[in-house]
Amino acid sequence: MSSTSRRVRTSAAVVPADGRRQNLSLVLQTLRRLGPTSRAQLAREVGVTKVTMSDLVAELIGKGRVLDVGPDVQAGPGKRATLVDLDRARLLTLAVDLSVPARLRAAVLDITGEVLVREERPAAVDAAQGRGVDPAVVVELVRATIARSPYPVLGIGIGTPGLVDRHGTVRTAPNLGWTDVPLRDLVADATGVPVLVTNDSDAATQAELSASPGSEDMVLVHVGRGVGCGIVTGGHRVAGAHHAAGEIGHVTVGTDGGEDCPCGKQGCLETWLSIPRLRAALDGPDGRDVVEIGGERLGVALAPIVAALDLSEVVLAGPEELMAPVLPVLERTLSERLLANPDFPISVRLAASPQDIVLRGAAALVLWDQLGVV
Amino acid sequence: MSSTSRRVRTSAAVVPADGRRQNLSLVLQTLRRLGPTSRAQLAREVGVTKVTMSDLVAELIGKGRVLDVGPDVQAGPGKRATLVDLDRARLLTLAVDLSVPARLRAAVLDITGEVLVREERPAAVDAAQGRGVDPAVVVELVRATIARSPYPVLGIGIGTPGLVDRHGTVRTAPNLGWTDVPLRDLVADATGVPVLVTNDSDAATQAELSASPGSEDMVLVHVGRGVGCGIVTGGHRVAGAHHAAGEIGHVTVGTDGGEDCPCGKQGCLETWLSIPRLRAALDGPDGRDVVEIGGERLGVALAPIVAALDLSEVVLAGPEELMAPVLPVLERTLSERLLANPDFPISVRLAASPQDIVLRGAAALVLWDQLGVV
DNA sequence: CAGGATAAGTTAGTAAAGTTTACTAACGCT
DNA sequence: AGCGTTAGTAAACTTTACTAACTTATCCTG
Repeated sequence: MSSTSRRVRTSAAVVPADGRRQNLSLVLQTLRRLGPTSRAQLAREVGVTKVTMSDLVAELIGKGRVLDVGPDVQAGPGKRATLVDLDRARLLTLAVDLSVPARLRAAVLDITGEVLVREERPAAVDAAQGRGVDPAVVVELVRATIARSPYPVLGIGIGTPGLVDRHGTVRTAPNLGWTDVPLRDLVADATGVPVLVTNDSDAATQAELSASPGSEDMVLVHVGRGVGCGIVTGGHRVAGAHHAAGEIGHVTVGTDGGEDCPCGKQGCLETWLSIPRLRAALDGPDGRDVVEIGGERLGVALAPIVAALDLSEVVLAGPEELMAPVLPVLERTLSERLLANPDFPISVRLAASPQDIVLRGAAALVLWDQLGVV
Repeated sequence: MSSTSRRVRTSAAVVPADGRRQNLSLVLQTLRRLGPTSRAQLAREVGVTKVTMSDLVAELIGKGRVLDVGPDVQAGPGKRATLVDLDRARLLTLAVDLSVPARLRAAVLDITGEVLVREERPAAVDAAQGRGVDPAVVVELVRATIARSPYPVLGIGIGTPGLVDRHGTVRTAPNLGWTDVPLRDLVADATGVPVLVTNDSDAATQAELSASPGSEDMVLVHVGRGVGCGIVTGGHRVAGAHHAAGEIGHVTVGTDGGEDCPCGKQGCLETWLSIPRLRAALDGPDGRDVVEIGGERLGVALAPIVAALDLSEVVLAGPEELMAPVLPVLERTLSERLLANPDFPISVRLAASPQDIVLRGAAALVLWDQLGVV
């Protein structure tokens, strides 16, 4: 997972040090889940002895990841515990959200996902003139934000629309007017900090996964200018054969035609459902119909996915005032098209906190990469 | 994966012994891939030192998994290698295929998937009279097959239609007339050998995955009395939130109605495509139409799945004479409904060797469980 | 209020797993 | 015969986590 891992995944011998690294991550994860905790308690949670845990904690304190926060106030029989906790003030990440080109956003977040510093830059895209967003604007935005961070950041996470390969290069992002922009290297060279670039829907999915760790099998649909989704099975995000999982915007939906799509086909999901379409319609007289049809088509597209992957949750992310009316339609369509199992109802809901969802997801990805913290 | 793993996945400390176990598995996997190999070569492949590899191999020889097969015939500068290999004669598994109730089948397979011993039992299902297949028939079949095995088997793998929970209990299998049959325990108690029970589509998927390890992101559609599928992302089979992944037979396909389905809905995939339907039609005058429509609807259902998961392969498994005509229709439908990426064409093909696919998959699952060999 | 019970955390020593270093054995080529 | 090369083994060391035993600190009971 770490960008510094030595070997490929499929065929990798395991040395004791690899186990150690995982155990250190487990300590951090557990601290994140429990807050200030004693070494003895951590040992029980993680499943190692007190001795080993003392050693693990000592290493983490040495690395500046964990702090001794003094004796426990709680009393009981036995010696009072000395609590340790993540060094929350210093475990900062820089997250960038490029999903709205008109408002490129960056923020410094702490380990709980709270935003400490915000920056924004407007960027005009004029596709007609072939002018895309200047990547230099992103680099400047990152620089300005990092300068205002109270402490150095662990890493930089960037959520961008479009397709991103595993080297952090944005292969194609029509909304930004980008083709083969080596964003990771650009930002890493400018800052000297580890950089992670992902699709914005993927980042949003990670945000939801971090916020509700119970969602081990879900799909998050991210409605914006287009429609994308992120899929989690068994607690892991699906990447896809070409790092292009989640690109459902241009799948034909239904067997009864549909509008022409710029992609050249007919009846693509994006012709049925998108923010511009919803927003325009809600002002007009056909609002109800557009919402009805959009939600229904989304359900038609999602039903085979939910069934094939046996997902337990469907999450809608996007502007709340537009997504809320779509939700009941989606829910109804799914229940109509799927074999109902009364023991395992499918939860259909809005994203827990849609604002800053891409920022929080990008930050979570950095934490995962750098600390192994979910 | 292993039924004997001690801890849950999300929170498990790693001790050196866990690494050792993985490394032993890696040696077996590498031997399976390369055939007879020297210790030095194995060390390079796996990524440990020659010393460690000698130790690993010694342990595997001690356990009867690996054999010393004598000096290499190949010559070159330097000392001649002494090759070791899997003890292929003794690494046997027993596989059972219950997907065709009229022909319950069992076989003993070696590590290459070759069948050494076969047994069959007919079983009548009379749903109208509420009589299902007697599980005792399966137990007897297993006993008879095991008696003919030249060596003790490592384990027993069973592929069954219907839903299987993680305790190896068949929750519901209409085709067998089963509800909550604790198949794993029944067979394990009768034989004293480790037993693994999975859905037949899952087994078929594993067979395909083992046969072509490059297929890390694929869906295998298994057409039989009903339609099921198995999905692989990142080289791992998707299990689903309730171990029910792949159940796509009763998803409504299309937005233009369809036939009534026994499940109570309309236009389920199984009403468009199934073996009985295809077979009946091929004898009549409407053959072409039924194939056309069935393949098309399958493509309609699969398109969102392929797009959302960024799959690179779609595999059709089932009776070859029925699947072959469906294939081109499926391929065309998918290409019509998906955004084509010329760099990454989607491969649509028939299963590599459809005969015995469930048997081979069940055997592969046992190998994975017992040896960590894919 | 002394003494026991209980829990947290440390110290000392051990077992397991892998590495480095150095060696022997065996082979082809000149 | 000697040189370079490769396979495999032996011994010593490092890392990691474990067990056993101890100290310290606290609560509770008689």
